[in-house]
Amino acid sequence: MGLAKTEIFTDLQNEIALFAKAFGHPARVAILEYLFKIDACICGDLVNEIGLAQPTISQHLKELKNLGLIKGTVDGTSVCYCIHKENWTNMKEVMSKFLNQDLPKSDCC
Amino acid sequence: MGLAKTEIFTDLQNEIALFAKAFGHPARVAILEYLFKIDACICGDLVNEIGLAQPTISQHLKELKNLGLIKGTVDGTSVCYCIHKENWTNMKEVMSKFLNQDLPKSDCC
DNA sequence: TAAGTACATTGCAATATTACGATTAATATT
DNA sequence: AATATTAATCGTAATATTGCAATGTACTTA
Repeated sequence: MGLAKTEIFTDLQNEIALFAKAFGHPARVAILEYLFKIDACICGDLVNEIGLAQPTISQHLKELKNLGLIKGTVDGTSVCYCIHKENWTNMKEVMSKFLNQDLPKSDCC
Repeated sequence: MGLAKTEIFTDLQNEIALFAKAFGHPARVAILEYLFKIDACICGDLVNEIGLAQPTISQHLKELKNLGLIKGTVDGTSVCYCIHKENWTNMKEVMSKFLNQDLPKSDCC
């Protein structure tokens, strides 16, 4: 059905899944890494940096923006993008808790 | 096209995306959380625990197993699943590096 | 050996995702 | 105003994902 039955999971489980999905495509990983590397706003550039067509990049940016992980401000004809620090920190908190759960001591399998 | 152009990204970017995709569905998040919570192997049970049909769970388990995040050993008619500790730790390393990149100091946007 | 149990696989329908050409919208420049 | 630039949106094709009924497989027990 291609449609996740979100209603049977907890809010936290759904939240983790949503964040993870944002990282579930290498283009979005690349975009985010570039924003980190540049250590500033990016106005334009991303289409040249990543090797995908402009509408494709725009779509990926939209997803990241909708999730709140980046923000974009208009600057003339171009748009400047950067990491949304506060939201990124919150996301990191959620994901880290999930990733850092205590491994079972027993070596059953 | 529904098909990521993996060839234009680095191995690491693709690896991050693959791991993230595994967590990109709440059912798989729930399965993993349960395996952590139980702190032991799970033989059966998962279909009752998560509210999805048996083939659906089986499919999600397969994906997690293919990625190496869990392992399953046959035990009579049932199969015992548990976290693959070593691989989980490796995955955590990769994901943590991505999540913990230094936030830009400048507040440009 | 027959029936039961537990899980995997197959096949399929519904929906989502990815990618991009074409177009549009908004601002800049001449 | 006319043109250029930049990025968003629309439309569409190709592929992927999710979910489950039906079926298959392997082991257990009566």
